[in-house]
Amino acid sequence: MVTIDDVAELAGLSKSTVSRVINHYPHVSQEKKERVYQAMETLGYVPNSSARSLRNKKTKMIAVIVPRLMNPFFGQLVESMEVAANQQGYQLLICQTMYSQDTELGHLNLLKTKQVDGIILASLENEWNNIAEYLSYGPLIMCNEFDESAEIPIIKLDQIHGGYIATKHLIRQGHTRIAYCSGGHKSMVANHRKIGFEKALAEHGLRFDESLGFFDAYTIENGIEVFKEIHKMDNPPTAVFTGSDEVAAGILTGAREYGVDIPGELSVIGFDNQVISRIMDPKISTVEQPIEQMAQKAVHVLVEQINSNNKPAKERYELPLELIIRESTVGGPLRAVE
Amino acid sequence: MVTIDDVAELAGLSKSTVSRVINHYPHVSQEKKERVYQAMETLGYVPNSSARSLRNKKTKMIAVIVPRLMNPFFGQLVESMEVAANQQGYQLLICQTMYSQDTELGHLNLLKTKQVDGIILASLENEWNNIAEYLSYGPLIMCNEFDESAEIPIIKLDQIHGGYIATKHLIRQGHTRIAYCSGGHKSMVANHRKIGFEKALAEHGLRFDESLGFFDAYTIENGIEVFKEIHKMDNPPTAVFTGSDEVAAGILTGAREYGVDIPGELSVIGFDNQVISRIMDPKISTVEQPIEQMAQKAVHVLVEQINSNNKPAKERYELPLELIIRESTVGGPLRAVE
DNA sequence: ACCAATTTTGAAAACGATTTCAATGATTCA
DNA sequence: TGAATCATTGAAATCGTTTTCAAAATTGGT
Repeated sequence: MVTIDDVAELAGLSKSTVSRVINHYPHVSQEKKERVYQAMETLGYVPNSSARSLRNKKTKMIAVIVPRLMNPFFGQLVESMEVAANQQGYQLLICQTMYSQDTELGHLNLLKTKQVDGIILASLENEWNNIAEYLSYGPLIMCNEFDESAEIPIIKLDQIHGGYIATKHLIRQGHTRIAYCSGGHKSMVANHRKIGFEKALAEHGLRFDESLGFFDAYTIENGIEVFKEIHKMDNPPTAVFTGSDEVAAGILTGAREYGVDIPGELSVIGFDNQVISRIMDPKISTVEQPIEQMAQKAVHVLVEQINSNNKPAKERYELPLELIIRESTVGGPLRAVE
Repeated sequence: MVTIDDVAELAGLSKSTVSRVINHYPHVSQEKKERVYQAMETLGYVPNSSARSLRNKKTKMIAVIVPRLMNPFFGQLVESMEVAANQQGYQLLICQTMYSQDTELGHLNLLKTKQVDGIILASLENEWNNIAEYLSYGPLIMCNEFDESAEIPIIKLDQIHGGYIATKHLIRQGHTRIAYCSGGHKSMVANHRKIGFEKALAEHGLRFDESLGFFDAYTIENGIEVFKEIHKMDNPPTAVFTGSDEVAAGILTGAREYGVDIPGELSVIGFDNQVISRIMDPKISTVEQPIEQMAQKAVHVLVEQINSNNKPAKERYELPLELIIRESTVGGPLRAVE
């Protein structure tokens, strides 16, 4: 392996000088600079990053913790983060919790062992007070998923508004009996959507029928299950609010199997504006989330935290959501209200 | 930051002994062992991994290079790789090329700078002879995408067979005029599928009509475009072979828009057995690829390479593909052959 | 031509671990 | 009991950088 000493020797200089050239220090004569570059070139020298990290106490790596990549929301989030991280000169390490608390804590150890300079939490399996202690080892920020009590930067979406506009739309179409699907009881994202959902109901003097709630729906398969449950109800809902386009797609798939027309007999709204929502038949109304923007902001904020020597910060960024009306919620049997 | 010296001091021992305890060396008395553990515990000591990497010349990190994560095939591949890597005590760094040659070369520099112990190439933007030189800095292996001339381990799928069985199935349904879609001219995966495709045709005395070839189809949008092209042909095909379920889904979407019945007027077969193939209407016939198995094997082989001190190896592993018949290719207007 | 200020350089000390080497202490065996 | 073996420990070197410190070389002003 060719080291800085080899370069120094070939160039006939000390390694201090070589190091200075590499790091673009001022006060190096043009002549020596060129001799160093020449030597590096002929030797094919590249600095060893472990040595650099050790000395600089910076690894130029960050990690992102997500539940799993197959979930297209997180796939997209991580894709955008990787690009943003590279642009800022960082490598992105990917950590999946697979919904396990222990795995999550295991990943947080990357901070302790100084394998990464900071971590983006896009998933939250453990209580915040079990995570907070890791803060003393390096910066943590939250992205998408969050816990208000955490005194760290949070980049999130306005989920309350998201739940609200989606529900409002259903109500405007004349629905009064609306089912609610979401993924995860402890997710604050899901909680906030529910708040928006109920806010919209309340504005129209409606109350949520608890028997229409489904709180463990993540996948297409779950969506199919949900449809089956709904289908056998005596007094079924006329619309269903879902927490993801996949679940919505599952409901459509279930409905097709049972010959139930959507939106004719049941309206369905998704969440995320994933490609799938555009190609299902009928096309799924949904709520668009600015994932790329959120990912970029998160990387940016984390890098800032890293460079500010982990100076405590607790900024909050909230990005807007947008309703996208397609076919799965319009032209149903109910007349539009207002 | 608490270092091994702090532990040594508190335990009243030398750091050599502490190191030996950490690394489970034999010949450390039970008593000192306990004193060390005690000290580590009270100080909350965790070894610094940059220091370790520097000394051991091993980072316990590997990288995987993919085009992009949004592509569900690669999303699934990376998901499985991350899990497998963790199980083997490695962290997975994700590198997207975004189809850029320069970006790919940039990622390969991770090996030069010793940021990773090895790299899995699941994407190949550059010619192999431009990549080969990196081999002197650490192990490289290919997974899925490949170049036969590369003298490194290759874990791939039997794409020739995949192309063959899919086409054979279409021919059995009575099709003789079959369009062919794939992503990427230089991809050997695509090439092999084409070979299988033509082999099946040849077996039935059919020849491929070059005007029915589409070679830049990756996404749903591309699929829609392909459908439009086909739709305005004077002598359109009665079936289309696609290189991915997304493209197949795009064709279905295009067909729906134009009121063309599938499989009634056009049969479509996908590739991958992604969820989307199960929920489109009609459900898409496809070829199942054992992605998880391939991912695990790849990680395994790479780790082996790393531990064998990069001893040259050029094993080839070929995993089988399986035809999955659903609705998009059966019950078409043509009578089944044989 | 001389002094002060400023560039430019190199030797040596970090960074935090692991490993070699040699020394000590304990044990075995005759 | 003495020699030989083996288990146990610590001092110091090492991995490949960056940075501090001080010395040497240059510049500028008079």
